[in-house]
Amino acid sequence: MPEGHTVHRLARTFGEVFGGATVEVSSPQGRFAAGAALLDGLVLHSAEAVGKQMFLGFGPAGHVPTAEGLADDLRWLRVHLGLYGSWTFAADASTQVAHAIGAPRKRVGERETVLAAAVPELVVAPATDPEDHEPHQHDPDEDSPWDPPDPRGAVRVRILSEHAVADLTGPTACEVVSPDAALAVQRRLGPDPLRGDADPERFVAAVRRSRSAVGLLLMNQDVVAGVGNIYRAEVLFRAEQSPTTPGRDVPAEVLRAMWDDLVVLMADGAATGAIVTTRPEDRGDGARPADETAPGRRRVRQNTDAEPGAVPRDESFYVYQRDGQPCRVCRTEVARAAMAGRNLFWCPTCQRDDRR
DNA sequence: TTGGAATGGACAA
DNA sequence: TGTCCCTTCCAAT
Repeated sequence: MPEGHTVHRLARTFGEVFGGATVEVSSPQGRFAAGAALLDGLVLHSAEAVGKQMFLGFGPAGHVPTAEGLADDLRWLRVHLGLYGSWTFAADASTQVAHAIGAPRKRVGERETVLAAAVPELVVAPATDPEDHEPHQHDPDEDSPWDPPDPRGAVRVRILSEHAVADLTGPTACEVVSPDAALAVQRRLGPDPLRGDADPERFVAAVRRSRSAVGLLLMNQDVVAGVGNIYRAEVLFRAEQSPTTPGRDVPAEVLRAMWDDLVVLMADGAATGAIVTTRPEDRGDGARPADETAPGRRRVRQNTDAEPGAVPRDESFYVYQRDGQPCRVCRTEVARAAMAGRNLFWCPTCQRDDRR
């Protein structure tokens, strides 16, 4: 899934590519026809990410929103990608935009590729699926309007400007909401590590007053917004915390450190488009020497070259989907178990529950 | 061709 | 806790 970092990246992309532009909004699939009609012909004034939800603010041309954030004089499109939602972009030669952002697809390792119609050699991954990209031939000398590609699959919403198009498939939520409703959603959510206005103490307090397992609380969007199954597993490993420890038994200073870690990890994910939580010295096949396994390892920026795919996926995580493989730090087999219907991964040694 | 699984969540009991 | 929904992709038939 698109965890919070993906949604922030999307909001940024929408602001850059469609901000200030008059757009045609339609629903090729038909299920969102009524909502699309409410937005068609308006200007995209704002794109906000709150946890895993994205809000696109529309209004008339020339309008200046009264406030930062979810301004009360815009009409908002609320989108939650859920487990498989995805946005696919295409643009003319004047606009550079990531090809697709959203649910990961196994075979297409690099979902985010530059799709510039005038530079077809930049279009990546034809080897796996030549039908997937089909760049439109476009002669830069010719002054004809750009011709957007046909929608692929069940496209719930299409947003089309003069220079770019964005297609939404498979969202869990997609609706036009009032400013009040948008703000109500934001108020219900816990603090979002990727938002500058977030209050970490709300997170600490919410965990500390609960008897639920900390591994459950991290997935609860009312406790912390934007964390999903990967960040949950990885941040617990990096904090050397057992997922089953009741929230009230996790020391506040440990929770503050976990928050700070989430801020670093998720900002890195938002910048590069890929989740990488392994420290460079823990990558590769081998374990590192035993004397380096002490707690208190320094925190470093993860994706040092800031390039999506710079770290191969099989070296990106400590425990997520590594069950049965040796822990990168202590060589214990990584464990897996279902927790509230989702797979949980952890190292039984590094994340031992010391209370018993 | 079919059927799990996938980085999610709403709702019922 | 379980069930359902949204869509895509790939491994297993």
